[in-house]
Amino acid sequence: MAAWLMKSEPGVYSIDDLARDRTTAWNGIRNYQARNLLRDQVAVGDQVLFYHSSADPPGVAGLARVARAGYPEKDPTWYQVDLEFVDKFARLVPLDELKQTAGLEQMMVTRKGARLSVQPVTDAEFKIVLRLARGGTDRSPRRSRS
DNA sequence: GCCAACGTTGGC
DNA sequence: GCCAACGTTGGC
Repeated sequence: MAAWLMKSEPGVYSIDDLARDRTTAWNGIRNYQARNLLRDQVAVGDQVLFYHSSADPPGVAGLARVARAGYPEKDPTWYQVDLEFVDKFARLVPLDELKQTAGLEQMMVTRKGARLSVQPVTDAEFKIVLRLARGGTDRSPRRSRS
């Protein structure tokens, strides 16, 4: 099963909107490379890191799942998928932190000029992001109280 | 098919 | 709001 990172501007559609709606058609993507991924690669059940772009700070806000694979928009040049809400992270994992995390150096979103709004995410990267979402920034051992 | 002009994305 | 990094368009 594949994993993806999909971008959304929270001012337009946020993880909270997805939590409320439960499912949504993720559309409006006007880029051929992204279109091809939506049409040919993204499959039902794939996991999705829901990313807030043009936000302060930008970062991964939660988890979604692909509920329907690629199907044409009204203008059939372009494709959309349906997303189903899975989880809102207890804390947003900021882009800045992704950039500083070992193992995410190759992740597309951490690389300069990566504007693609659907990005493939490796299994290892996916797990690391989940760990960050759960564990917070402090990965040093918990100091025991005396 | 080249490439300049223009438009968009998105971090900062 | 700025602008770097792309992507697309269209004249030639």
